Amino acid sequence: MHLSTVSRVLNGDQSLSIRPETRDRILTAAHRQGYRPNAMARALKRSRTGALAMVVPLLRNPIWAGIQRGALQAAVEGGQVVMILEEPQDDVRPPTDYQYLVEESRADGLLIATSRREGAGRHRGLVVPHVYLNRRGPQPGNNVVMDEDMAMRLFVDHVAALGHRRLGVVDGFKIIDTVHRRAAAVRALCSARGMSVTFEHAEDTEEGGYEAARRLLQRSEAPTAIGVGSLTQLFGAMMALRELAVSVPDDMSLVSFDEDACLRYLEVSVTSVSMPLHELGAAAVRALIERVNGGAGEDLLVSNPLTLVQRASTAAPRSGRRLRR
Amino acid sequence: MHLSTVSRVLNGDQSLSIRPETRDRILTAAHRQGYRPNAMARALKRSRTGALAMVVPLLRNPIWAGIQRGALQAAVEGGQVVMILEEPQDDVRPPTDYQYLVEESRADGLLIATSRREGAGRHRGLVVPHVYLNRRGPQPGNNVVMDEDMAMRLFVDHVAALGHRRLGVVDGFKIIDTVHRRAAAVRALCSARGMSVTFEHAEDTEEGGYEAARRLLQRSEAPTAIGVGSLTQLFGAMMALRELAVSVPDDMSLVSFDEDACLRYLEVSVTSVSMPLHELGAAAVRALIERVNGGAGEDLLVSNPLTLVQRASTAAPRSGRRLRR
DNA sequence: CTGTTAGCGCATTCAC
DNA sequence: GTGAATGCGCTAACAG
Repeated sequence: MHLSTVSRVLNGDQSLSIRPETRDRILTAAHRQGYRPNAMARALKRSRTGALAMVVPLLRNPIWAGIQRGALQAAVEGGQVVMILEEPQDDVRPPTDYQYLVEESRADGLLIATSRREGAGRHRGLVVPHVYLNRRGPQPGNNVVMDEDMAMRLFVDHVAALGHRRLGVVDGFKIIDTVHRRAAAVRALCSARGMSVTFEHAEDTEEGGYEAARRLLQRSEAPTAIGVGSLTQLFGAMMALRELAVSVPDDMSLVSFDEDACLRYLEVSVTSVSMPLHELGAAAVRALIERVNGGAGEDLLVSNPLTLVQRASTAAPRSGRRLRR
Repeated sequence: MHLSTVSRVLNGDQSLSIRPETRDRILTAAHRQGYRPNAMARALKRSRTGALAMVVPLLRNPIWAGIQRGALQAAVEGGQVVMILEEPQDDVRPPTDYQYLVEESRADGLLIATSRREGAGRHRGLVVPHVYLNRRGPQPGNNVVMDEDMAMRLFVDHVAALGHRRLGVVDGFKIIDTVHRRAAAVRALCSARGMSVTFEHAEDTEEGGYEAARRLLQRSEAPTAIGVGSLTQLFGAMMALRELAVSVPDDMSLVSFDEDACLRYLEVSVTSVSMPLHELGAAAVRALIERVNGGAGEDLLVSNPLTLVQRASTAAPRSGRRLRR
């Protein structure tokens, strides 16, 4: 009984008929000695590393926790290790800059979760197995995104049902793919319902949210309900409302497009749209594994579970003049 | 001119005297063909992967952004790749559960940033190169932590200078190493200054912060200044203050032990202690690289830059009865 | 100073 | 059904 037999047993080779006792002897011996197959050597032989690389923007945005967690879980189920690379926001690089990970065979495929849309023309496109996560890449076929359309529908329908007709949206710049899709969706929804909508795009920081909300509030025809693209911007927006003495929800309804536990604890607990972050991460990893295995690709739209978390920041628009305080 | 020569040129072998033109020819050819050394094969030969694994708790706490960023930068400078593994809070595992990464040679060493202190006795200790980051491991020699003592000194001195004598602290459970060290530091500082201090330990969630703050406020001799261990707990604590109509800073001074941009934008902008997160991450990676190279180890205390960010949530304790609102 | 060669640890093809 | 042999891509120790 020798080397190769051991290898086969350890890899669970089906076409191997071995005496169960021998099999057991091998397994227990391996376990007892704490045998670990060398991933490098195995990778070299199989030309598969068993690792996936995920590139995410280095953000404080809590959505990444949910996404990463889903991805991690799916990876474990698929027998893969995930390495996460965080890209500083002040040093944004094209996705091709991460191909080296596959080319050097440190990973089998790439999960690209950087948020910026590339100019579809100039971009050469990745030549290694990959999936764009929460954004679309230059070509169709490798994109796994959430149903921002549905999310915006929840937002618009909620405030419309309360009686609002003039909406405002504070969000990041349109170069961010999710922002782009959300804006298009809101525009279409409002137009279909005969509602008006005003967008203010700004940096995804507290300061950006603050400035954008101020601009929105100082318009001649200010909206009566505002959606805010991220938790970060929300903090800024709430300060703007406070400064201008606009009370929520009496003078203004407020909805966050990021769900987070802290929303319940703010000065006014904030209604939000909760996205399927966990499912997004998991779906992307599964899609990538499929591509690494040579499977073809289809774009994926993750829609479940997508819900509105109703809290205290939304109400009917003020009709009379009941000034609180 | 053959294979090994190429290898040597590409690895920048000094002891190689070659005609510059040949050298150039090799380099340009390699570049033109997009040659990438196969990291697996190289690792196999050198028995060094060039990768470090960092295990962090899957928290929304923004401190990890700073730490990871510092670590990443130091890693790039050291020619290493960092793979980040996130450990779900609901599935806490001992550090030894991650040794397989080194044993399978997926990584050369481990950065352990999970927060829980192990029972020093039972724990076998890691047998692979490693560094504990922002916490202490079972033995001295491999720990890189921040100067929580100094941080607490900034907090206590700040409120003491404002005239506070009764302090409160809302923090996580003492099984978290940083919490343990902070508590010890505050106790010593207060005792030395003849001040009293009350601790409330709770889950590191908004809910936990809320409950702990309530308990603190309902004591017969409530403190006049409170320090809060994390941003998450801070949200809860602020809700408790709001509900009990305790105004900040008039009735209560408030300090966060996490610094974050959003603090400036809260209903009352919150004073905080800013920790050297970036430096911590970088120092830990450098320390780990040293250990991977066989170097001995010393515990490291990262103290710079450590500052108090003064905002509007701290003031002298109320003496008279000036009730604002 | 440069070319040849041996193996890093494993999976797998082939004879047996 | 099982053992021996080959090579994944690279580096380093050798000999030339």
